Amino acid sequence: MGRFAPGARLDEVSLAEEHKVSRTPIREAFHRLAQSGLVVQQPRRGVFVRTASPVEILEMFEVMAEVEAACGRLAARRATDSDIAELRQANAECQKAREAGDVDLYYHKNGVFHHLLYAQSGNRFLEQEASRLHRRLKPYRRMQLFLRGRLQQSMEEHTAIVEAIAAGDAPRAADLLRDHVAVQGEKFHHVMSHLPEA
Amino acid sequence: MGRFAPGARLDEVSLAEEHKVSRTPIREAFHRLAQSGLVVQQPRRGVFVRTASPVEILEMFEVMAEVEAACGRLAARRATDSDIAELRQANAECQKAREAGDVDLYYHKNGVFHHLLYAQSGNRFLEQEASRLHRRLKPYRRMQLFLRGRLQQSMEEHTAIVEAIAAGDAPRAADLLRDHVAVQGEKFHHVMSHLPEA
DNA sequence: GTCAACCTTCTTGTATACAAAAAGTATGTC
DNA sequence: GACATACTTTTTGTATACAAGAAGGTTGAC
Repeated sequence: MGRFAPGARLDEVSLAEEHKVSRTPIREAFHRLAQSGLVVQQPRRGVFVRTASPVEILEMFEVMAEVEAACGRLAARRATDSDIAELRQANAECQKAREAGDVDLYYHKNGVFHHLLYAQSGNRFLEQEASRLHRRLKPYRRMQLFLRGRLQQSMEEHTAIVEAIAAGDAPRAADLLRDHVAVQGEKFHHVMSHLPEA
Repeated sequence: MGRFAPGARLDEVSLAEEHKVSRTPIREAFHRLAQSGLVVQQPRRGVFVRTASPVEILEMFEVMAEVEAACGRLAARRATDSDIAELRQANAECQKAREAGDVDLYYHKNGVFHHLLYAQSGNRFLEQEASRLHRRLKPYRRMQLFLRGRLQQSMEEHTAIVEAIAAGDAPRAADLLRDHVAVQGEKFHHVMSHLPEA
């Protein structure tokens, strides 16, 4: 994980030797990686670890915002009382992590909260797609948590989202979630633009 | 296309012989098919053409509705005058196909219209995801076109969508598109429930 | 007669060998 | 000296051979 620099070419034979297997399983693994978008395959050129440009990442955040909004919209209509209790519980755990100042724990509990939401959409397919996107954006979601005040802000957004779902207010849940994720994209943009040139 | 019944097992060797190639390219093709969701791979068992249950298909329609709504929302904010002209043109072609009573042509022109919309979201990633979903739902979108009055209704929905985008009314474009696709899911459900048991 | 265990066969997963294509290098010509 | 062309090398794509696992059938015991 993170062993290879973005844009680096992955050599089939050396990886095969290193893992003591033939090229075949390596190639199959490459296909799976290409599928999940971590690498790109160029015909007759080889596979390269994806250099997700900032534009692409922002686009992905934009889509994630809409997907999570969809989850919220459906969850607001379908969540049972025990679902909402679970959501409140997950949010409380986020709060505890924030109070402890533990960014790593918050990051983890935040993931739990969001996945719970995906599941509560009551749509398995949507849940899968949302999880897939979430995983791809994971590293970028993390970096913006270190911005001053972001944890507190994120928490407040969560709380408002839970209440909208509890109230069965589908459009509001959708709007809040869209904004919640869109903000993450903006924060990412902010972090990127203040980084030294690569 | 449609050569194999849902749930049928695809044999590597016979397909390899038939296409005069070795098993390797067949296996790679299977991976791609599994990726796009047309087949499922069971370890040591083989690949089976996906028997998408009605529930799964309805879930996919629900997601498609949200994804297209997202495209519409963004397109309403980003479409240029020439984009809108293109959209009107594509819609006019649908109208012509409908007037000619050519369901196949309508089906095709309808696809063009929707793909145009995906592109006009101005988000390449969203465009790809929407296209991917569109392809998976293709066969199911088609069958509901044969319902009486559906072509006319679909056309009217298209026209309203174009006007909302032209007016830059993002929420309205999103809502109209969500409904437009959701109706397709409902129609599919309708067709399914009136089919003899398999 | 039925159930269980073993064996055979069929099929996928992996390894390796070979072919084809692309990139880099060297040589020859202008 | 520079550019183009041909050759070499490197790397992917494909074929085939082999191994391992799963399914089904057969045989034996209770």
